[in-house]
This record gives sequence, structure tokens and C-alpha cells, in this order.
Amino acid sequence: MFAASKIMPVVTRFAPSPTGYLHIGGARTALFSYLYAKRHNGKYLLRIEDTDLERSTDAAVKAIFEGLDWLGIPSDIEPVFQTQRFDRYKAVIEQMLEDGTAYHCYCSREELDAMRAEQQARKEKPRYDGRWRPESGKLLPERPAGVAPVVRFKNPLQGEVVINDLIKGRIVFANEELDDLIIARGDGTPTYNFCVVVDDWDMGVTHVVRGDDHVNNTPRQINILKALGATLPEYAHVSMILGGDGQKLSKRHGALGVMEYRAMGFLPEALLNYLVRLGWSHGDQELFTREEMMTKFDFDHVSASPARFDMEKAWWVNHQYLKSVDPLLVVAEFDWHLRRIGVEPENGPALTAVIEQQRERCRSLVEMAEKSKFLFADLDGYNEKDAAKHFNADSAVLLNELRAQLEALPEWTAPALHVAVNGFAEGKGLGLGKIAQPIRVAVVGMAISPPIDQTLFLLGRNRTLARLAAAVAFVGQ
RNA sequence: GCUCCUAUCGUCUAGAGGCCUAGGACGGAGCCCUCUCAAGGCUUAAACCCGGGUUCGAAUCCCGGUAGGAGCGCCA
Repeated sequence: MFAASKIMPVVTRFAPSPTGYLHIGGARTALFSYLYAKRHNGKYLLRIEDTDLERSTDAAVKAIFEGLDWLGIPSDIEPVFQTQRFDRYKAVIEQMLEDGTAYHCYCSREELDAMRAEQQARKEKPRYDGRWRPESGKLLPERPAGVAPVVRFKNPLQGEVVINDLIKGRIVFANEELDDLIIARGDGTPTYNFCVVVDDWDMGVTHVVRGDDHVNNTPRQINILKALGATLPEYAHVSMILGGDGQKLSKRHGALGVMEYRAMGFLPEALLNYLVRLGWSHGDQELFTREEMMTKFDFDHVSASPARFDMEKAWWVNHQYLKSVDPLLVVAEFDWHLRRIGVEPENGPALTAVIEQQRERCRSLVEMAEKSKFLFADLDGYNEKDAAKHFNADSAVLLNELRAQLEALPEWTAPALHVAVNGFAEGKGLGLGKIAQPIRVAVVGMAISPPIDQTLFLLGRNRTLARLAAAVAFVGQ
């Protein structure tokens, strides 16, 4: 068995149900599955678990694809949809009925509810009591007329199921704890635990990576797999991600779709890096390229306990990426954010140049877009505090004088501007700050920007001169 | 209630019985640098849930508490 799992190529899958967007926990599960497969030269597959016709939506399917696509976690095959495999499930169920590993149960929902209520009143774990389970010599109840029966799996009564979880270690369940779960509804449609088993089997999945809320389903699934005569996969149950406050994430409480992290200004690679380190570690290393993740990721170093999502650290990781990645790789996202705040990227300097100047001082692309807006569009006015501090009669004179000098500058380059502005300050016997800050407010609208020579260079001659003039006029009023 | 899981600085974590005077990172505090904001450099505070064992020796192994969490659907 060990030998078999060693030679068999690794196949993992991510199997979300399309009832909402791709959330952060799902993204991490997908990432772990993907990385593990890549690490072992295996395949990573995507499967959409849409058997709940009531809750599944096309919009959610699209949102999941979009999220995975933005993050860059591609499936090695066309995604599988469970709703397209109903014939297969039906055939397996028929076979099980024939083999006697499954049986019809005619209990009504009311009957089941009453059973559960009684058990809970007796402080027992609620479970199906097996009244329709055929046993040799047992007399089954009379079939009620007009009831479409469900199909239940005949779970073993004795013994135990042992899981050697790659993350949590050995977990043992007694079969006595497990009841006969429904594998097909009254209308004949299959249920989740059954579909998962058949799909993983058919798709040749060797490693099941999923949230640890599925741990309790695993022994039932293993029993079905055994009844089917299938090879058992390995399991890796990943703990959940909590909100920054330690509370469970939910739609009402801080759960965000992956695309919202894009809107907040994350780079996909950075989000991936933060996510991979949330639970997994490789010594003291914090930053990993995609290639490093793919060669180093393993389940031995995945923590079994839940982790909080720390926005501050996520921003730090994002900043590290912004600072170090080739600006060319940031352009597309930056462009997207600029347009999002109504800025036309064509109306200004090359985005790579802007990125190079701004990335040191921006943790997010939203911040970068906002701080760079002045390079592409007219000023909305001056920041009041900054204007009050740096605009006065003296600085207006200086700005006016400087404007004339810059107008005469033969070459509009950063080094030339550096010499011009520094020389101007020196000539006046002033520290650079005395002149740089008023310039900033005049051309940026506030007292924050990249180094003044770079700022003016990026802004260009025309805009710089016009804004200096406008500032002088503004102070004159 | 029953079953299962988890437990190292505020947070993410290193740690596979002696290398631990418990390391790194984020965040915090302080200092330096500085045309702003940053970035960078240096310094600093901060943790093994509790109690029993096992052992010459336990953050690490075992047991028991405690606390958190998950599951117990004709949902996935």
C-alpha cells in the first residue's frame, strides 16, 4: 500500500460547491492541492460540486473560475461538473443495490425528524436507527404506498476506520458511531458524500486535500470506497482560516471573496505567498516565488491548528512583492486600479516608471493608484493642512522664481531637475525641505510624493509649470 | 449530549528528548538616516494552557483536566 502510493502519480483536486464566491479558505485549499501535485509532478484537477440544484448558481461557478484564474491556479483538465455525471452515479447506486451494499429506506422526513428528536432528548448522538436495513432473518416493515424511497449505504456495524491524515496524523473512528447515510434522495439524485467518493475514484485522485470540517465525513467515505473495492486515497485535512479577531469567517462576519482582495490592492502572487505561509512553514523563510512554493511545499510542515488571517502581515507581504517584482509584472494590475478610480493611464507617464518610483511607499495598489493620480489628472485642490503649512508669501515668491528657472531648463530629466532644484535652494541659502515641500503641495496637491526630482520628471514640464503658476496665483488670492 | 480535532510571543510560526538563556517574521516601542511619505539600519518588550507521569533530562512522549473549534441533513 505504501509502495503503491509512492509509484502512483499524484492526483489532487479542488472541489468547491458553487454556492458563492471563492473565499480565502477555499483559495488556500486549492493552492495546497495545486502545489502538492506540482511538487510531485502530478496533476491538479478542478471539480464543481453542483449536485445541490437549489443552491448552485452559474454566477458562483463563474466567480470561482475568475478567482482561481486571477490567482493563477490552473486545472490540468477541463473542470468536471457533477451534474453531468448523474448517469454514472445512478449506475453505481444500482450496482450497490444489487451487491447488497446499499438498500432502500422508506422512512418519511417526519419519521426521521421524530427519531432525531427522541435521540436528542435521550442525549444520544442523532443517527438513523437502521429500521429498513436488511439483515438475514430480519423482518422489514411493510412498504408504505406512494413513498419514493431513498437509498442508504450499508455501513459496517463493527470494527473501526483508521485515517492516517497527512496533517493531523492518526485518527480512529468506531463504526458504531457511523450510521447508514443516504446516498440517493427520493427523486433519485445522488448526495454529496457519495458523489465525492465516486468522482475521486473515477478521476484517480490519490490525495484528498480539503477543509478539516470534512474529517467527520471521511470514515463514511472510506467505507463506501471499500464497498466499491476502490483504492483508498491519502487524506490531508487543512484547518480553517479565522478572521483577524479569531472568529470564524462567515458571510456575515468578514468572509471576503478572493476578488475583493484584488479590489483592495493585492497582487495575486503576494496573496498566494501570504496564504501559503498561513499554516505551512519552511524554516524561517517568509517569501517564496511560485517556483519555490512548487518545489518546497509539503504536508509535513502544515499546522494542524486553525490560523488567523492577519491583514497587517498580508500587507507587508504585498509590499515586499511590489518592491521587488519586475515592474512589468505589476503594470496590468496597476492599470486596472487606475481605471477603477477613473484615471486614464494614457494621460501620463509610463506606468513602469511610476511603479518604480511609488512602490517603495505603497503597500497596496489602491494606495499606489491614489498617490499617483496627480500624474494623470488635474488636481482636485490642495490638502488644507499641507497648504496652510507650506504656502505663504515667501514660498510663493520662491515658487514663482523657480518656475522661471525650470521653464528655461534645456532638458527635462530627473538628474537635471535634481541639479536645478538643489541649486536653487542652495542659492537661496535654504535647506532643500524649504523649497521641496511647497513644490510638492503645488504639483501634487499634498506634501507626500516620491523624491522631488523624480516627481517633477514624471509629471512633465507642461504640467509642472502650469501647477507652479496655479499655486502662485492661489497664494496671491 | 455524543464523536472527532486543536493548544509556543498580540498574530503567523521554528522546534522530531539534551543544540532552548525558546529562534524568525508581522505588528508595537525607542534610536539613527532623511526634501515629504516611505524604505533601510540598530536596539527593545513579548510565548511553551494547567496538572500529573515516563526519562539522568520534556516546549517536544503518555495520561487527565481546561479552553477553543468541527461534525452529528433527502447541504456541500
